Amino acid sequence: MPELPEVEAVRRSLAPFLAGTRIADVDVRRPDLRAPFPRRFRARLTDQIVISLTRRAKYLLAELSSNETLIVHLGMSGSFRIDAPNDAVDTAGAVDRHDHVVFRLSSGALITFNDPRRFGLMTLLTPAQLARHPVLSRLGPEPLSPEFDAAALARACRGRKMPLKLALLDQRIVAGLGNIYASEALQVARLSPFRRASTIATPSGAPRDAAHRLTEAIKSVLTTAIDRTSAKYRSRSSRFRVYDRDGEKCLRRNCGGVIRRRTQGGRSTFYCPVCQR
DNA sequence: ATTGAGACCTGTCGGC
DNA sequence: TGCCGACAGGTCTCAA
Repeated sequence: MPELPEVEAVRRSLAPFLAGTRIADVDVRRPDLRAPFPRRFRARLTDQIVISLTRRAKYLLAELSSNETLIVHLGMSGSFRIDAPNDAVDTAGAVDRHDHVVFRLSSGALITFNDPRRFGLMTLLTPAQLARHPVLSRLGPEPLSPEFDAAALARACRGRKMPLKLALLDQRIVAGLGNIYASEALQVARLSPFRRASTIATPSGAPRDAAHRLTEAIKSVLTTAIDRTSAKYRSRSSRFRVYDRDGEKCLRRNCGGVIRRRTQGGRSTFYCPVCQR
């Protein structure tokens, strides 16, 4: 499920339990998620100290004392559950059908990875593998970093014929947006999801006004979502301006449009046909 | 090189 | 109640 804000919320909830803590043991309850676990997965994790837990795009990165990095992607349905050391013994570590990996920490805490759809990913990379990783090394800028600005976005969209919304979902252009916040950012920026990505840049790749609006919209939508998102990112209720609001009135003042839903790249796009051009 | 379609896997929801 | 199709917040691969 998670996009950048939800992954960031997961990171913040896990970091206090993981940072500086030793992994006493790992229970790997199946051979794979989206991809097989790496060889000697359990052995390479056991007795490692977690130096830090960071996030890049929608990936969590746990730096280990061995110098390897544990990479975790939550896919569509991945989540972590924390059983603190003082939790009741009879509930701590209770196993659900979709509990795939259980980390037992030296503190006594249990961190359980649950993922019904198994689109998630867990792997271990050496520093060299991390630097040359075909996906991670090609990720676009973090949308909340200073490097992500209108110039960078326009440059990345220059000459792109794909619809703007699909460009926002391309993690090489900007890293961490998913289907919800791509739609949301386009609404805030008053831009149509269907216009070609190239139209936010001049032919030479300089930012047009649309690129400025879109960059600011992406930053504000994500920042707001992070502030609001807790470890439970389940509720899809009325926090959105267009997402899942098919048929409802556009929230923009004096717009009067009705939110519509259309399929792009096999996924639902929500937008206001009146104010998004 | 870029773009779109289909695949991966399970759960849930609405309609009949 | 049961069955069936549509859909779900993400990537990856393949082929045009």
